[in-house]
Amino acid sequence: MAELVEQLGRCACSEAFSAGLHPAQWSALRYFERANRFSRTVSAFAQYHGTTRGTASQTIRSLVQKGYLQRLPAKHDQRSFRLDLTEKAQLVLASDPLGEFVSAAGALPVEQCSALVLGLRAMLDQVLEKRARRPFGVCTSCEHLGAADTEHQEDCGHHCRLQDEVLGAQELGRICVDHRCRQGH
Amino acid sequence: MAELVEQLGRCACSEAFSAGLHPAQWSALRYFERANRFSRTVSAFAQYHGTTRGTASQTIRSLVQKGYLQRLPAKHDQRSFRLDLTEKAQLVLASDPLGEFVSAAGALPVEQCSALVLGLRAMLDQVLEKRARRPFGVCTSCEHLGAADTEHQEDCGHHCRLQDEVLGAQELGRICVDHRCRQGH
DNA sequence: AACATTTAGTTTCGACTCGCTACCATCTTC
DNA sequence: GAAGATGGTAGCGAGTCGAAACTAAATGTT
Repeated sequence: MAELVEQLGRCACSEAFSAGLHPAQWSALRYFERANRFSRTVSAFAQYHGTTRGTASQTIRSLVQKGYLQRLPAKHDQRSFRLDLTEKAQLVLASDPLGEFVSAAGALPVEQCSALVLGLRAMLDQVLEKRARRPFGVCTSCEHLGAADTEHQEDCGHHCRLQDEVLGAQELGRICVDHRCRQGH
Repeated sequence: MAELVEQLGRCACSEAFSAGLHPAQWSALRYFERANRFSRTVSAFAQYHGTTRGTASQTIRSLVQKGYLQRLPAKHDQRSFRLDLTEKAQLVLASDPLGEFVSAAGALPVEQCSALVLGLRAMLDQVLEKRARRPFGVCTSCEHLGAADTEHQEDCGHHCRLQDEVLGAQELGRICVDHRCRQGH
């Protein structure tokens, strides 16, 4: 069991040296691909990645220098930046070496695959809890999500009470630092 | 799916900074704990770890300096060394942070746990194959393993035809660089 | 026996990661 | 408006990574 996780983890990391990118850099690109606009910051990534802001800052700096991330000043905070993927990053993510794992899992019988996903999820949750970290969730299951104010007649229909901003339909599936589980999961 | 492996892999690596040891160093200690005496060498570890002999050499050097590994001259090859764990290493391995994963998996329902192990194994095998690497197996399933020569009346009862040496009972479960799968798995 | 090739291991290089500490600048809170 | 929290950066030392160049010993070939 331990060896399996160890080996698998190492594999996931070692192939991550391809394309001139390092494991932490791949990890960051994947994060910024999946995070919503409120969570595409240095601090949020550091939290997700379980590292310090200092380390995260360096990782992101090199990605900006290489042209994979774009820094935009944040709306309401002069200290902060929002980091967006560039087209170059989208391209390189399309050939993510981690895809091998997905296709390997896909080759399994359907029921075995879903058992695998369940088991992984459960194991990850346990370990994260032990380290006082939580997995970032998506807006759909967040207690901050409310129906849009009907007076404004918003057609997209969703709204984050924490940020007090309207969310597009494609944003609901993105992960967020501020995610809080809604009652009843 | 991809996120799960990614997160899990990162967790396994990041906690590996405890006890003043780095991820690659933990990885090495775990390897030398599980490898048989023919496989406790720099080259074998490099192969297992999927890295170069140069890198492996550095990792091992620092472990020797810190007193976790012991260098013994190899029997039949003047170029080679055998690396054995010291007591200090045994102690630190007893509190391996990867144990968290094992206990997390143990907390799952039995059938879900075995499904997880099967799934992981299958996924790992697929990925290793894609990278032209193979998982090291143990003597029990190796085609080099033969019953001991009855003329010598060996009581331990097992013998490696490749090394032409007798194996103790506790050695049969150790992993080996030279492992070759016997027919019929 | 002499030469060539392979193998085991080391060293050095440059780019990078990691956690850490110290450090600004800019919000919040009182 | 002062005190504290928060977002981000800079520098340090140890370590990893692959790659390349190198020694020395073992093995193969003529």
